[in-house]
Amino acid sequence: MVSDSLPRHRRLYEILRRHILDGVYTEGDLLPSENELCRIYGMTRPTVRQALSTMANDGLIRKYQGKGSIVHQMPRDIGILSVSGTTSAVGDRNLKTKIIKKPVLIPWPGNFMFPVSELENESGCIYMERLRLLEDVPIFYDISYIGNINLPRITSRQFENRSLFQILRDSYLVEIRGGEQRIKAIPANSKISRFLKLEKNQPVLHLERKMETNISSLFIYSSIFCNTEKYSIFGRF
Amino acid sequence: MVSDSLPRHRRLYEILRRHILDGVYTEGDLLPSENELCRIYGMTRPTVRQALSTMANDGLIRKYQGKGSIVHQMPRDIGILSVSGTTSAVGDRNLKTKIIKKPVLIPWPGNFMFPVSELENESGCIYMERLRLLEDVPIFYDISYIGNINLPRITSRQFENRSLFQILRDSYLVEIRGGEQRIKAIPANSKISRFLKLEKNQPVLHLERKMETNISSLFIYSSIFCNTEKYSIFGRF
DNA sequence: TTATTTAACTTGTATTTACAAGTAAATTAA
DNA sequence: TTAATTTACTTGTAAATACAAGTTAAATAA
Repeated sequence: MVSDSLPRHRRLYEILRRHILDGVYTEGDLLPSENELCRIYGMTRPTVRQALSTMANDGLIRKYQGKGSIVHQMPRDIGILSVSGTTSAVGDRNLKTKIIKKPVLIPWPGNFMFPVSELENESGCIYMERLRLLEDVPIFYDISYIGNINLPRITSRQFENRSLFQILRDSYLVEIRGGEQRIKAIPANSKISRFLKLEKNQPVLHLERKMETNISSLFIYSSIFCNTEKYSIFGRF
Repeated sequence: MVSDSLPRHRRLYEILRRHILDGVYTEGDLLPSENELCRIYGMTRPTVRQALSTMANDGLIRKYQGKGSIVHQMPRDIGILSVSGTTSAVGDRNLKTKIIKKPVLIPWPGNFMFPVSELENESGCIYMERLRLLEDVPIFYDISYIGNINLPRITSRQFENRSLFQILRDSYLVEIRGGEQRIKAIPANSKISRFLKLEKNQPVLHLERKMETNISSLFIYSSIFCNTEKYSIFGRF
């Protein structure tokens, strides 16, 4: 019997993640050893190891045999994209979301960037366009397509300054499990250049991503255009 | 006592990976169940599960509780970069590497893209430039910097049509453990446009990556310029 | 003092056992 | 025939245990 319904290794993961995000442990710090964590949180080593393994996978820590687990830097992320500034650290307050097109239910576009299933096709998709600004500079122009699977009233929700993923998680218990993406460098067309305040034909990063969720039939698709003049997309592998 | 020195879960991983690459299991196929794999390869379920967990992380399979592990698509990879063609599947034979500058030992460049440690700075770096072609079209222009840490005779090795990572693995037992990267879209300068056979100022994908290895002081840095007109960089997350 | 060895840590690998939870097909009851 | 239930799978979670292998610092010997 678990008190929380969440598995124990997952709960430890969330606790340690929170500690790192809150600065209890900062970059370079040695995490308590596996055996210590066992004692502190009252679980066995395999359980602790599973939590740490997930953390290492997410780039939160790095494990070293014989030494321990060391906290790794946590790049700031927008949605599930990370950006690293060429100037300095990016403050939370300087991060804004502007809705270009409010979410509406439309049929899937023809010749979509990813193949869509029968079920998805039948139920249409929720379409929206957003602009993400960092220090008032437009960085991402984000076009999202969400399968219309069991998401009541989503078109009337408030999306300003809240992460789409957070709303999906809080209101619909939807969690992103992973996904795939294609990355290209393309010249900005007139629409993109207008939104991202760039000259036409300036290089823009284009990401096409398909995200899988805990609901097996629900996928979230995004077409993202990034102005990478000042900031880079940051990733771990 | 292990016969091979490689851990059992790693060996199972390599076997299954090879099977998927060789087409024994293809996309959509159900892998043998964990218990079957236990029986077949004579190991216990945690060991098998560790192998499958790594495979799921690498995007080779996807696990479904109650169903099993399903083989996922295998994008072709160059080094540790994956490309997905907009046209068709990419054949093995159509993949070539051309050396632009043979590996030489030089001091680290000033104002390097990543901070370098004292030890790295003292021992200099091995510098090389390569061009990767897919179906005779130049796709990657790759500038590599390898810390000169315990890699005897590397400057005299044959790099044509062999992966740098494979040489490091086979000859020096160096394994890439992970890393970080920054991605940008930039206009091609005259040098890049010449190598990638593009017009000047055409958008090019620029990756700056730092790779960590099993040797704690050894890092491999790459500055990669990609022509993404025909192919995209493919990634999982 | 200095170099070597030892000991006490750390994570890595592996087995064994048990039950929970999700899926799908066979069985049963309507 | 059809719908509901059961059964037999699948993976997920979790504990207890043991030893291997790598790291670091303390103890020892030169």
